[in-house]
Amino acid sequence: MVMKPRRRTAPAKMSDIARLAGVSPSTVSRALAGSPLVTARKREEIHRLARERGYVVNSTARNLRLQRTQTLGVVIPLAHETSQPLSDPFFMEMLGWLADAITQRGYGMFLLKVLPPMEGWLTDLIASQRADGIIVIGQSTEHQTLEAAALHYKPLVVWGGHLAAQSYCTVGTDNLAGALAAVEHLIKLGRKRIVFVGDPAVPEIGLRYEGYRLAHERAPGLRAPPHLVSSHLTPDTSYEAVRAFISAGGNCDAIFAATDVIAMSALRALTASGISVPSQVSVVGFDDIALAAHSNPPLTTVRQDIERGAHTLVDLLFRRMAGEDAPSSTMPAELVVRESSC
Amino acid sequence: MVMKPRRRTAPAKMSDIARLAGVSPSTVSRALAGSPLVTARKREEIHRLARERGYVVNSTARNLRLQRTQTLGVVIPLAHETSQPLSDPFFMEMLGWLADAITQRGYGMFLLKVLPPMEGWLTDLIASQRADGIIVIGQSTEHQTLEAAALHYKPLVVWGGHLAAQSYCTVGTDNLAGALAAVEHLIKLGRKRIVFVGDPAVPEIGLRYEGYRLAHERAPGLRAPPHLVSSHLTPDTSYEAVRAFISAGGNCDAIFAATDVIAMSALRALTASGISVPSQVSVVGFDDIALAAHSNPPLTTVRQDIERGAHTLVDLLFRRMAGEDAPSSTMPAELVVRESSC
DNA sequence: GGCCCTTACGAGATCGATTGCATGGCCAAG
DNA sequence: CTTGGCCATGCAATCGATCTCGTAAGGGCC
Repeated sequence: MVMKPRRRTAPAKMSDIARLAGVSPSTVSRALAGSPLVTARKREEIHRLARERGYVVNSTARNLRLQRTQTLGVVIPLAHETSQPLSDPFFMEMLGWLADAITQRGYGMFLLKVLPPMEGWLTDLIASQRADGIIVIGQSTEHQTLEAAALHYKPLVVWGGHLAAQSYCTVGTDNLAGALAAVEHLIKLGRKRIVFVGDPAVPEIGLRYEGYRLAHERAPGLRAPPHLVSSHLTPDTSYEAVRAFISAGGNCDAIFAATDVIAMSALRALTASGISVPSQVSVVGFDDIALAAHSNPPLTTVRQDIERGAHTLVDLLFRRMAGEDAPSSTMPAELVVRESSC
Repeated sequence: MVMKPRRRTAPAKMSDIARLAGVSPSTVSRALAGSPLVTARKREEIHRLARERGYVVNSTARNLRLQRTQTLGVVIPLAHETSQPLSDPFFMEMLGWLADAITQRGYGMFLLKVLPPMEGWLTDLIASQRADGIIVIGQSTEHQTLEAAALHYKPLVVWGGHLAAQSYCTVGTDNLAGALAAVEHLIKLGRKRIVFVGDPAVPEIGLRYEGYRLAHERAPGLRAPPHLVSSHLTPDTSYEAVRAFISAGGNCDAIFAATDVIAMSALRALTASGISVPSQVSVVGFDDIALAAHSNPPLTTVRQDIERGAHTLVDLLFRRMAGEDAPSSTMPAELVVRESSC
């Protein structure tokens, strides 16, 4: 599409301010940068003029000259997701905290949501030099892509599960330990048939499933029922999966859901089937999104410290941008017991 | 902070590709742009080389030359919000749809979250020419700022309530009609004491409160109880407000909440106080966020078509960027009756 | 008064792409 | 064989800032 090349009133440029101040653009540049090379008197005069005229440095030109963008790329890959809206509040809360952390550092945030078909999304973003560093929220099923990119491109950090042999830098919760604690909590309550709901193909979820399996292995005489696969981003698929399970006569006394969104859908599916929570079936989620405390009944879940996670992501990324080879970081998970499991 | 000026392996530039292909940068530029001025044979050869070397045009340089950024600014002002996380799923779902709509047009998305102290956030963004157009999600309490900016800057659209005399372009739901329908629904159910929970200082919420008041005026013999003021972004303040209301002996048979987040907190507060929904108290929300259908009981609410809203915002913005003086747009609201009001 | 050193400032190159204009080669018509 | 026209291509200016380097002015000292 063709755009008009110019706005009605072209914004002032540095040379305009220079002319007004009776100096050269060099001096204006230095004055605005607070350089001591320019006399205090002139510096203040230039600042005053700039403020009056509403002059702000053109960031495109500055970035070209300085060979940096003062911007971080934040990518949300949704390969495993067929439906459009990215609605998992966990990602969204993460985005909010990232926005804070990035802004605090004086950087901007270039947001990219990637949907299938996903080809070259990462290499192209890197090559376009639109960002000084990249944060990928969630591995989705793009482990290979990340692996390949990390070989050549250092300022890259990923929120997600830490897999055995991986060369890219991740920040994430100890999914296995968290899941283990959650399921052991259910076992301690005397629950015998605990169903897992989630899609283990996504690395993070896979690790949670491992924790679930491990808890069963450690409990004598307990066997894990077949788990229900369900994409973790839409409430609907999870709801249907649980309802189908129940109406097919599947019986269980607890549900361990891979995310809080799934857990809340499970809660509703159980209620709709006339099953009461927690007296008949206990439900435990994962994430501790803001709404988890406000579901009905409030949800027992494994808390991930999103705020800390966001700050760690940004911190590691800055260290990598500075050339350091900052390593992955795993944060502890914390079981939060509420009324959906008693 | 000082950054290393260069990455370990400097990315290829256009002149590199030109040298490899044995042509001038001009020809490479034209070839990559698909210009018919360059022979098909050469064009393909250049494309092949670029692909092999992973060359992608440096967007900063291109943008400087073309005097545009191929990027839209998306701003979330949170003046009225003291706590940090931006957690209202409504805004987040909007962000997701905006990301889609903007990506579809081949544009990027520069995300900015603005917290107090909010000074010059809009004028600076405009002057920096970082974006070709700006979308502001929610007026917050920044009506004056928007009004002032719109005088000089045309490619600006705002999600929010349409106020009487306003010169900036808004897209929003018919808040008044939606609220009217919701409250009339409650009245038809025989509810007599309907409490409003929300903060009318935010324009959108103010209009919803107007609808609430209007429904009471039209119903003979009905008087609105005092409303509960509560910021609409945190679940906690709303929860506390409702609990305090009840334990202070306030009695009501229905709650009309300004947003779904508030409504879900109210649901939980009622349950915690031993009041059953909907048999004793009906609850109606506003927004129809994804989780509204999955609360317990599922929430009756006023649906805003977020997807359409996002597309309208982007559509109007592009028309404004093209120089057209596109007008505000108000979309119909739709009452969705679920089990929280029967 | 002359010399040197410091200091404030400007001229001009530079970042990497796009594009108007000039040019050289080739083909066809005369 | 010449000449005119067209087409593909390259040269160089341009976008708006930053920063190196050179220089003029000013001040101190002998």
